[in-house]
Amino acid sequence: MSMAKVAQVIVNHNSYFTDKLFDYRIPSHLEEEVERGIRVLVPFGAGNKRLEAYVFNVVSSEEGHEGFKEIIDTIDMQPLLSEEQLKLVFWMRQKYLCKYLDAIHCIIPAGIVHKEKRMIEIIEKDWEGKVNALTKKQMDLLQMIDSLGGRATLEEMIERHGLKNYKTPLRVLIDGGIVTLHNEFSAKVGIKTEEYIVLTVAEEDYEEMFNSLKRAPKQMEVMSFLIKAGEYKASDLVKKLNTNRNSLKILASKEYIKFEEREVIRDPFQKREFTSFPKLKPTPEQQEAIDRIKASIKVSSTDSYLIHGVTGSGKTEIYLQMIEEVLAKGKEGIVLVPEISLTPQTVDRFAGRFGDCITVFHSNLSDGERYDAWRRIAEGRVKVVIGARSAVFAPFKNLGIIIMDEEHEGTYKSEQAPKYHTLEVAQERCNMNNAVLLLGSATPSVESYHRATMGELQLITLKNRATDGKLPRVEIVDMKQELEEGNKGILSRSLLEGVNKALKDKKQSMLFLNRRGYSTMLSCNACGYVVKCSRCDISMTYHQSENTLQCHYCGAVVRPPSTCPECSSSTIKYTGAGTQRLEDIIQACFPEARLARLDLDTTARKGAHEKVLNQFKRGEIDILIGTQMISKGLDFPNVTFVGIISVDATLNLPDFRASEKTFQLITQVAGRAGRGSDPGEVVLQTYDTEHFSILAASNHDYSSFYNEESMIREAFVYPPYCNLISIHFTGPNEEEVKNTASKIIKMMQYVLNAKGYTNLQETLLGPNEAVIKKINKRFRYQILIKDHQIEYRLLKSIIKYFIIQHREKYIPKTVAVQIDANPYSLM
DNA sequence: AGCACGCCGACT
DNA sequence: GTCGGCGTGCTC
Repeated sequence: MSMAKVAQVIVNHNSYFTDKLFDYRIPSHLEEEVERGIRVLVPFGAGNKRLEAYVFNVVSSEEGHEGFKEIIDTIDMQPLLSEEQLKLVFWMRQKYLCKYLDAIHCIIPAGIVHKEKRMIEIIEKDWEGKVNALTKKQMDLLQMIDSLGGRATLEEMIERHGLKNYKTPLRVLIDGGIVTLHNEFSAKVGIKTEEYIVLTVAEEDYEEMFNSLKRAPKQMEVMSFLIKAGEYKASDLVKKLNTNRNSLKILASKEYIKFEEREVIRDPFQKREFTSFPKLKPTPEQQEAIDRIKASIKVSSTDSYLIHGVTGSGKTEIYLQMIEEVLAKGKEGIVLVPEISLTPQTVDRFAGRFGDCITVFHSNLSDGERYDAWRRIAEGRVKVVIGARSAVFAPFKNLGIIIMDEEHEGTYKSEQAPKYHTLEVAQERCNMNNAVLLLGSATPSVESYHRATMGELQLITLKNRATDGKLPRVEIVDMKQELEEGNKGILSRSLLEGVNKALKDKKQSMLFLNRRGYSTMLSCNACGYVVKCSRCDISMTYHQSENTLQCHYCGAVVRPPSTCPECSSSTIKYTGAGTQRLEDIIQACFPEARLARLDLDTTARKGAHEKVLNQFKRGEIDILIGTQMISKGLDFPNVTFVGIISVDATLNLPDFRASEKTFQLITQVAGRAGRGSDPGEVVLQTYDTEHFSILAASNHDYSSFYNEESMIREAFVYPPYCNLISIHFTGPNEEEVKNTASKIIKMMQYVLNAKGYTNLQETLLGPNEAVIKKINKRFRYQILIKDHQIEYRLLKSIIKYFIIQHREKYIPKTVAVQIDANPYSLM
């Protein structure tokens, strides 16, 4: 028996079968270097493929380590994952039933991860002399390698040169000593560096130096320049003084100067100019909020606040002053926004106030940009991060506050594994760091508001707009009645009148329609046939500009049929309007008006979105038509009229959040009106004039919405009155998908019965067809689990047992399973 | 997930 | 003997 140091690591090999800690012996020469949080290189599997691994523990082992393999080398000098981040990995894995690696990949940006390549090299130079002994397959293989310079990666040969069926011939060649196969490792994204020249000669030696350089005018020139400049970028210096690298090298050899590699920061902010955004004098309401939260920051207490402030109440100014307070304490802050590209104004304000010490972080950054931003944060070179949900993982070491703007937004829930909710991660990080959590919304989520009523969040209410403006008046137009009175169009008379009045007053209007494209669908009048996507179970949307039908789920594009494919009748018609058609209609009604449209189709190009918003801001556009995109965070004082074409589609979604989403949508869109000195006017068209969400939103009455909705959630057992877990099964074979889901639910039933739970009708629901039954040729079935009567942790551990730990026994390979703890939507 | 390994059948 | 297909089992 001998003592040994053993590292417990997570290997970078993304599968459920390898999702556990592996033990590796630490060779004695690495004992000093291997510590928690660094990455190491380990041999893995039968082929001892070299893999990157994350060290989660270092332990002393008395026995049992004889069979362990040894760590090959270390990758990092310092821990890449801090103690907090290691804890967060465990927490996420537990909370979201995901793999260690899923959590790690959230925390460490893509691009920092190394990738291994398999390199084949010809070592028998005289292979052509052995041709007779080789088969055709082996010859082909050798020729391919030879044509690539005698050295090539297997990956390249497979991908670019169509290599296949190579295993047996390759093995023969290796065994025969003609080629070798080994693994090479290369960093995907390195740090970009630039070469600098730094002065090293001491001041008292200047005279001596200049004497020695009397006969070297070029070098003399360099030195006198550097004495003034101190240091300079090598390539620029060569250009500027019209010299060459050689004279620099000579100077370096004389130790008058030295070369230094400096890291280049690729900052996407660098190219943009920000006008400074001065501190505003808070209103009494704002001041009270500021004082309350400041008190928590002062004593570093883990307090959580929910600011419920009407649209335009100046939440951003509160955020800004809180960040200022945190910075003054020497701490760091994270500002989360739902979608960075949709909230340019918020970003500008933070950048305008805090300038250099702020950086943006979101998933649209290139690998290089993200890597740089991440390092700058980790090294403490920036103090504030503003970004979309991934920014919640910003690797600050001294976190003082996390601010979440528009806390209710669905984009805060990740749609890929791990399906984390940014709010839950933020709360966890604040708890670990004694940091303040600050949520803000004009329409808090039912969950958050419920937590506030339970005292888990401290509620701050802002009732007034900061600029003295009043909330807009909302007129509900009954579209049933409009039809009865002979108006068959999609626009009511009130709405047209509103636009007209704004135009006459030289004011601006915004029209909201939650559907892009031209028509919502193409259907047959004779037989009722609706054109659906052949890959997805969803009707296709007509796009007039390209005369195509498009599937908004898989992106499929087809030509619209001229006759019905079912009954050959030619009575095919387009029903329902999208933003494209709305644009046409409005232009026809107001030929003089300047229009712009903002939706996924018009903003596909980079920068297009900002361009339209800037034009609108400058008053070059009278009427802005758009989807969701125009509902958030925009502040244009000249907008007096907002028209909401319809919210009925959202209201009628088969989802427990439909009412909540509708309330939020109306409030947010309506909130764009009347933000300046002139009062705002909103027209809301609907067929469901009596719905409580619509009534409450039109009266700007959050609490009556909340009371009603919360009662319904309690009665039907939905969050916040239970935890939900949804499990999605998808696969190309419908029967197989359905049967797998049934089998899993029966197994769960069996286990729960054995534990004494018999009444499971309210707990295990399904399997049901998903609301959209087929997407991209894959059928979708769903199981829903509520923890109403049964402990959440027990349910989770059962799910984990069947779907993760013993997956291969219960789930066929063609069926994919997705687990979502507390899903945002059930669709 | 990869990957090795082993077994089998087809072909030369 | 060589080649390719396919099922199985393992990863410290």
